[in-house]
Amino acid sequence: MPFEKNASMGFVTNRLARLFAQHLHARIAPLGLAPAQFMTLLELWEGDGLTQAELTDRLDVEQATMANTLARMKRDGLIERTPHPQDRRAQLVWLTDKARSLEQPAKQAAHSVNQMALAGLGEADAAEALGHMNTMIESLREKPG
Amino acid sequence: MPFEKNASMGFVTNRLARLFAQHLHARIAPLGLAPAQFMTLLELWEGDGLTQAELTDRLDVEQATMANTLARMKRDGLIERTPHPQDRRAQLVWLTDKARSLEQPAKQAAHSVNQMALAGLGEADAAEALGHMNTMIESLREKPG
DNA sequence: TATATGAGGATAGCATGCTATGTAGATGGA
DNA sequence: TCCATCTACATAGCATGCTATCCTCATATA
Repeated sequence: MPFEKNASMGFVTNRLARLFAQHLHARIAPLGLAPAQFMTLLELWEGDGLTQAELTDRLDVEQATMANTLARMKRDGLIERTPHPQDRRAQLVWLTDKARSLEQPAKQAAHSVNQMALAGLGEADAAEALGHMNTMIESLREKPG
Repeated sequence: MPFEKNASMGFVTNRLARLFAQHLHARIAPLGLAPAQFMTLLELWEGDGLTQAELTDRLDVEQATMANTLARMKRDGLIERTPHPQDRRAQLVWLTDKARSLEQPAKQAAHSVNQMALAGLGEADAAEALGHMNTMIESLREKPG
């Protein structure tokens, strides 16, 4: 067969993603954060008052996934939601003080995981890898499903 | 802040892994397979009669994850389990004819997803990306947790 | 041999993600 | 104005993964 799992980009990507998630989880769990919550906060720290739909677009997850993540974040006191002033279907998502206070430590945690992963690569290698991965993302985004 | 999510290796890896999983899922679902089942079959097609512990080692997932995946595979008629002849705690995992018949079409599906992802890269680029990703995997494996 | 420790598995509980649906409000015509 | 269609969210159901426990059997050691 022409299929060698250790040379399969999909297989290797899955393994690497799980390792990243495990390390990130270990470092932000003490802050009371989970990985998807952190990812969502990255967007909100840039500016809150967004709708669920806007967050869904920017983070490239499905609407249902974001709905559940936001529900857990509200439960955990990281966000509040207010009615949208022009659209009664929508709500705006706002950061709590607690969530604001976590920006620096959480970003530091994520940064250190990235540094750990990149320890064996030079800066040029890292940029190269990132570039290739973004190329693959573009290729796979073209024809969804 | 020193953190730009679009330049974060962890962020990009997560996005790429989800895209791979979505495409693979779409292509093997018609065969009655899910991604983790396919990954497990890749090992078993090389030779069955393995214990859960051996599969856990080779695929780098946690024991509980493999236990659940094997339970679903048995439910779906992909594997059978027999008592280990020397160790009453363990069981051996065997492929069913159904699972054997899926080897070629499933590998072809996975291969085509990889090809699609690599469409924008030359062979040298792909090898380079794979190499860098394996380097990162090694770095993250060193200090678990 | 008796006991402590280890190894193989199963199960519970939870977070992420996805697809598929359902509901209510918004909107653009006929 | 009325209706078809769209859009914003919520919910259900399921697969993966992980950590934490628990049980049983295997093994090494006192």
